Amino acid sequence: MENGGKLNIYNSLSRTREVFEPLNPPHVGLYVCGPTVYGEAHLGHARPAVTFDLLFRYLSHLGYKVRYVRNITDVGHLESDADEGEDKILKKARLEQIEPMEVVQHYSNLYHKNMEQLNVLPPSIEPQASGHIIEQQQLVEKILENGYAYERNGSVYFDVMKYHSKYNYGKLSGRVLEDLIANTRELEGQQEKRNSVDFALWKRAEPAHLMRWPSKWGEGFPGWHLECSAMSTKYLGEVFDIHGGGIDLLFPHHECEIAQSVAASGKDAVRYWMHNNMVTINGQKMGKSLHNFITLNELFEGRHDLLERPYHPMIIRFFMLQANYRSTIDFSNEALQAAEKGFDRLMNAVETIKKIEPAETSSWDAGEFIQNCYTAMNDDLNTPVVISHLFEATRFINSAAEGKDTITADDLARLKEHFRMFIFDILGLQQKEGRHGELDEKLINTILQIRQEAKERKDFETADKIRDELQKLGVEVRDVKGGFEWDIK
RNA sequence: GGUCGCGUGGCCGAGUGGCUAGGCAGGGGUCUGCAAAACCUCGUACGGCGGUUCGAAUCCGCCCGCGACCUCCA
Repeated sequence: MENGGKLNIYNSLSRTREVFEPLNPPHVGLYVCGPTVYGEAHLGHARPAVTFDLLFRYLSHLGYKVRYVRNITDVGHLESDADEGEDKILKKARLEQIEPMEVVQHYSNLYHKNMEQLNVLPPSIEPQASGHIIEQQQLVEKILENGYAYERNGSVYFDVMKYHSKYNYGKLSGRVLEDLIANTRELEGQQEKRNSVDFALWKRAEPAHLMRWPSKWGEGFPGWHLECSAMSTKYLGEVFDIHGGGIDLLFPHHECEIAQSVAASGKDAVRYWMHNNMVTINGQKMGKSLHNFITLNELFEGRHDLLERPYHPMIIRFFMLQANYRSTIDFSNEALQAAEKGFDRLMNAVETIKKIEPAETSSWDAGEFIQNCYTAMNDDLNTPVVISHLFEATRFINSAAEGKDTITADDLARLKEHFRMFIFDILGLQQKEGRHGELDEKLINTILQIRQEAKERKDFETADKIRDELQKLGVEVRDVKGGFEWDIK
């Protein structure tokens, strides 16, 4: 019972917290909507990546065998709901005069690099939409056979009204179909559809369109909701446990995925829907179309007008984990710098814990600490509360290291193990790697040794000068009993 | 306009009927040659107005403000 009961997760479908029970324990199928690789990854991409990395890590920690599928969208998303827009990838490729797949490769590589910097584990399978055209065509055929789609001029559309007559279109997003129809704007290219709410499963390619594949309906490309349905079915089965993604995908993307799956197999594919909330900047959603986004590279390097300085990827990860994944999180220099100090404090405690000498008795309850962390994690991944318990442990660790608190050898071993486990294995944090080499270290130690000797001569003028000069270079010196410690900030 | 959500101390951010998370910043103190770090300590907040209740930041109603989705979006 050390893990504090069962994992509860908030299911967007029921709008309540539910106990998580996998379909086929100990296996868990997890599918998350990945990036569209036609631009650099920005802060917004980091949120779902970190959120579901946390889930992946925690489920694995609990002993589940997780197959985590996160797709790469490299084809098929259209520019407008009129279905007349160019394929996004294609548009960018023309702009830069290179091959579409070259754009895909370039930004996929960048994405992977950023994810590694954030210590986001690679998924078990990372399928690309362009590699699953046949599966998507088969899905279209199945929906056609079942009578929930129709063909028009080489395109195939999903018949939402027909679907809704038997099932419930809108159950995930709470949309009312009649309202949707009444509120739909009149747009070009709607003539082919029976109804404005219908969406493309397969889209005819115009002559200039480069990304195209042959099909029984003519040359074209898959509709923009189809890949997730096709690929999740292929790798996780017709019914699987968890589907995650940004809350902005809830409608229409995930609503349409539900409709596609039900129309194809008669079954609801997803048992638990999970949605992370948005990242905002100055209170407004960060987005490509709003032109207010900060890319991860800009953030890590400090290259952006809104940034006072660079922020280490671990600060970004820690900052995100200080808010619940279902809340919006607002970025500011002040907030990031506060997170950085807190993060450093936590990391220092990881070192300090090694210095604690065991005692006969414990003045602190290590078991309660561990229990509290698990309870918070099980409460819909409540990482802010987990972190608050880690800080409480930090205070104890610092105090015990100074001999003001005591802990038995047994408790100390448990504390050490779990403190590190929650920080590194579950929250996925890691020490900021020192930006200094062996030579730097030796030089600094040599200089500080000289300072130490000056101090012993009571030559405080020299000692202070050395400390001030090192401070200017970013080396923080701390005097401890009979010696010194330092860190590069 | 429709649907959904939010408004917590200087800032960030948990909590969701009684037991006043946590971090950052700030005040005071201990330690220190002085600092830094660490530790101790202080600050009693929940948009407004009503209502339910013995008791509400937490439930209900209305109002105000903000945001998301309804169009590509993480």
